[in-house]
Amino acid sequence: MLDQFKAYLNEKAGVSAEEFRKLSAGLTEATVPKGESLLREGDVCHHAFFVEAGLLRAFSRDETGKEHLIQFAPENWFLSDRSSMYFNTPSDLTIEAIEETRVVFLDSGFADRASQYSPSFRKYNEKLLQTHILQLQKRVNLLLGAPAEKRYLNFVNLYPDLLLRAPQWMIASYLGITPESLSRVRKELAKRNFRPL
Amino acid sequence: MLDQFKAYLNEKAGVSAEEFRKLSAGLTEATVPKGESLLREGDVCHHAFFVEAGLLRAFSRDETGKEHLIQFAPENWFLSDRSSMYFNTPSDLTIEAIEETRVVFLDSGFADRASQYSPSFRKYNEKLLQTHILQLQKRVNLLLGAPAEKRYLNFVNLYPDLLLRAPQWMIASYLGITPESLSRVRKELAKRNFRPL
DNA sequence: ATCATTTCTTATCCTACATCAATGTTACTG
DNA sequence: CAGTAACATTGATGTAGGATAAGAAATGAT
Repeated sequence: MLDQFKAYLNEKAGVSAEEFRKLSAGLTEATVPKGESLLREGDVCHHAFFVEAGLLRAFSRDETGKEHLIQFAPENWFLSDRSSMYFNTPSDLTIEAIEETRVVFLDSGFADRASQYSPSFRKYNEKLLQTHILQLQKRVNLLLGAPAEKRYLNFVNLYPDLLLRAPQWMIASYLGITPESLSRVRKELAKRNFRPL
Repeated sequence: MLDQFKAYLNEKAGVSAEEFRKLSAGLTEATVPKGESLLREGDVCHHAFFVEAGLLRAFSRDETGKEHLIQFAPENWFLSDRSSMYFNTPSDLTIEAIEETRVVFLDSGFADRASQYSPSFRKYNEKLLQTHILQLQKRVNLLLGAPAEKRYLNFVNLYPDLLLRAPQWMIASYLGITPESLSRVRKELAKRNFRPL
């Protein structure tokens, strides 16, 4: 129960067993079957999710109904709609399990509470936030101008493991291209001696 | 001296005159002539800038040398490379004055110091951060899939005033299209009875 | 004013990627 | 192990937007 979360916070944030005992009070955990949603478009996001095992995705849908994959979250990642949580507004994201996934539910007050109990957590949480911004910034940069192939290569570097676990149409959606285009990019890369794996 | 900044913090963040006196200690102000840089690609970003009057832009350059406009900052906006500041790493952004601009320099420690002196500031600063993330998220969403025209319309809504002040090639760069394309989009919109202004 | 430079538009052609449609794969499932 | 459903590849064709080039208009320096 919460073992993975505890180990992660200890290793990454330096949260001691004692600190963890306090800050984890009241946290719940659940296993979400493949395909199930943790957050639905239009609902206010009341929790951040920590992935202990499995894989989540967050996506939005545009007017034409097309899905845009905003983020993947494999083991040891946090996922939520920060804006919806913070501003208490309906989310335009859906969060869904790509594989059966074990998650820890972190309610809105969690980060603040935990920050009080544990300075290490406070620091780490701050770092997560800054990293989040950094990632978004980089993504904007790529989307502004980089061609499909470059975006794909960047993705491969960033999430090598996801290549095998996420279906290609989702990866395509993350990159902002069609599955067909992704298939062609991959073919092209293969021809020019490129070995992922 | 710092009048604009003071008024802004009072109105938006509810920072009292007394609080402002304390938190503004040591802040400096400068007027940057049109075309001058406040931060150069490769340098570590040591300040956030508050724009009292004028207009700044932040942009990156890709391998091919093409500029990508990351953000505009007109009056009463903050601009900086958060990641470079936080992680103390060389920035890949350049920050430059589009018009002659009066800015307040906020050093790395400022936000934390000011947060201690003023709880209102602390709250407001947190809100700015969350808003920043929200904006980035929205931008990613647009860039993933929305065609040039829609991006432009979105821009017009978001920054109506900038339409007149920023040259079109910069706006094009912000949208991730060429100035020629932007020109086409505008022509098309004009034909279909669209009146900005 | 005048000339130069920068910005904006327009026109032509071209390329990357989308769309559509068919065919191949896997992988469940009864 | 057939039968279907989900996913991936392939091919043919369309199109938004890029590249290039040239002129118009604005801006600015002398």
